[in-house]
Order: sequence, then C-alpha cells, then structure tokens
Amino acid sequence: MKEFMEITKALADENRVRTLYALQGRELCVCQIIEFLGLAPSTVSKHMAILKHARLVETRKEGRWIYYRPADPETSRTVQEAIRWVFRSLEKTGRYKEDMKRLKKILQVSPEVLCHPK
Amino acid sequence: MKEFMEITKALADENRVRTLYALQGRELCVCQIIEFLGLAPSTVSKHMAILKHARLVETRKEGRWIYYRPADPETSRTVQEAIRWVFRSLEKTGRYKEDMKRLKKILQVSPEVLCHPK
DNA sequence: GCTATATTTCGCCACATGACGAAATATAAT
DNA sequence: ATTATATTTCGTCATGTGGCGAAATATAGC
Repeated sequence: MKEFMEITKALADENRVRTLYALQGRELCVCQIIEFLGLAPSTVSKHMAILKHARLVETRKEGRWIYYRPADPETSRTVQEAIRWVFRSLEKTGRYKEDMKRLKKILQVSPEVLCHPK
Repeated sequence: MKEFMEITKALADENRVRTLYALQGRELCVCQIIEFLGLAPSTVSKHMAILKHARLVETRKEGRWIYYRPADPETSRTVQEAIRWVFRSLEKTGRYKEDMKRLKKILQVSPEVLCHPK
C-alpha cells in the first residue's frame, strides 16, 4: 500500500507525468529534462527523485551526466501498469503532442551542446 | 490532460484509494464510508466530492441517504483503467484484506441502524 | 591540484491539502 | 410546523508540496 501510494503521489503532479511520458522509448539526461520542463535544475532534480523513489524511473550515470529512463519491465506489475496507463490516457491529447514536438527539437541538439550553452 | 490530473490527484490520498476499493462490487451510503474511514463526516464528504469530480465514483440519492458507487463502465477508458489498476495493485495487500474484514462487519449493520446509533 | 560543469541538497517561501467543528441544507418523521 | 437526521459547505488550522536560489557534491579537463 505504501509503495502504491508513492506511485499515485508521484503521478499527482503534471510536470512529473509529462516527464514520464517524455521518457517513453528513450533516455533523457537531466539537462534535457530541465529544458523540456523549463524549470530550475533544483526543482527538476526533486521531481526526478520522487519519480525514482516511486520506482517509475531508473538512472544511469555516464561521466557527469545522469540519464533517466522508465522503469525496466522486470519491475513491479503495478509500476508497469501505471506507466502504460499514463501513456495510453494521454498520447492522444493536445498537450502530449505539443510536448513531443518540443522534445524532438530538444533532442536535435546533443546533450553536450545543450548543457554548455556558450 | 486536466481530466487525467484530476484522477491522479484524487488517487494521491490513501483514504480516497481505500474508499475506492471498498466500493468495488457494491454501493455504500456516506454514513458507511464515515464508519469505514473513521473520519469526520465533513472530511469524508470532501473526499467523496474529489472522487466524484474526478468521475471515479457516481451517486444515487435515496431519501436523505446518498449512495456512492464506482463509475459506470460507460465512463472514460482512463477512469475504468484507473479503477482496475487500483484494485489489481492492492487486492493482495494486508491493508486491503483488513479493510475488507472491517467493511464486512460494517455491512452487517444496516445503514438505518448505523446512522441512528442510539 | 585547480577550474568548469552537471546534478543534488538545503533553506526558504507561497500555496495546496487534509483534518476538524460549526453552521447550512435537505429530507423524513412526528 | 417543528424536530431529528444525513450530508454538505464554510472557516480555520497544521502540515505537505512545488517552486526558487545558494551551497554542496561529483566528475572532467586543464
């Protein structure tokens, strides 16, 4: 129950949900998520910690970059169903489509360039 | 998206989730839910308003009693999948089983007696 | 080792939320 | 009509949450 409530609380914020669907089928570095959400790094970090604590996402560290990806399929059924539910419920919405358009543009810029904006 | 977020926010409270699974396969009068949750009537009323606003539950008025039931199957797919997800995720948990035991006792007392405890 | 960069942690603030009791509303019973 | 009962609405309070910037941490490159 506690585990389940951590998932529902993690899903109870729009920016976290948007991040979750942005991660479908790809990995994103924190700086890309910062760009995607348009929030301060500290805020994004907190959001990601909540998603990770709920086991909805996992991380991979590569140098000074940290990549987030959705939970692996071997994780709990509850988590997998949650992710699928989010995606299926929102993939047809306008917000999702706009977000995917913006994400594509962000992905065209490599993380290196995105993170060193000089 | 807004509709979806109302559902996730509604599910982000343990008492509302417990109420939702308590309603699986039955109708409950508010006074029964009050008894089930052990909260003040005003608090329960607010919780139910949130669940109703998210379209997770529906109501039926019978005299001075108001009965709550889960959303009818014709409602949105998102709602139906949410309800199924909650139930499938929790039906095996200890909390759920305890709650069902308590609920059975509450159901043995008819609403009339429960609401007029004299 | 020093500097730069990516991310997290901490401290703070504004606002949302869950709890209650009191008051309001609606219906039933006398 | 008056009273009793079921539920909701309102006002209030304590706590939780999302946002930020500053400071801390970790790694890469010089």
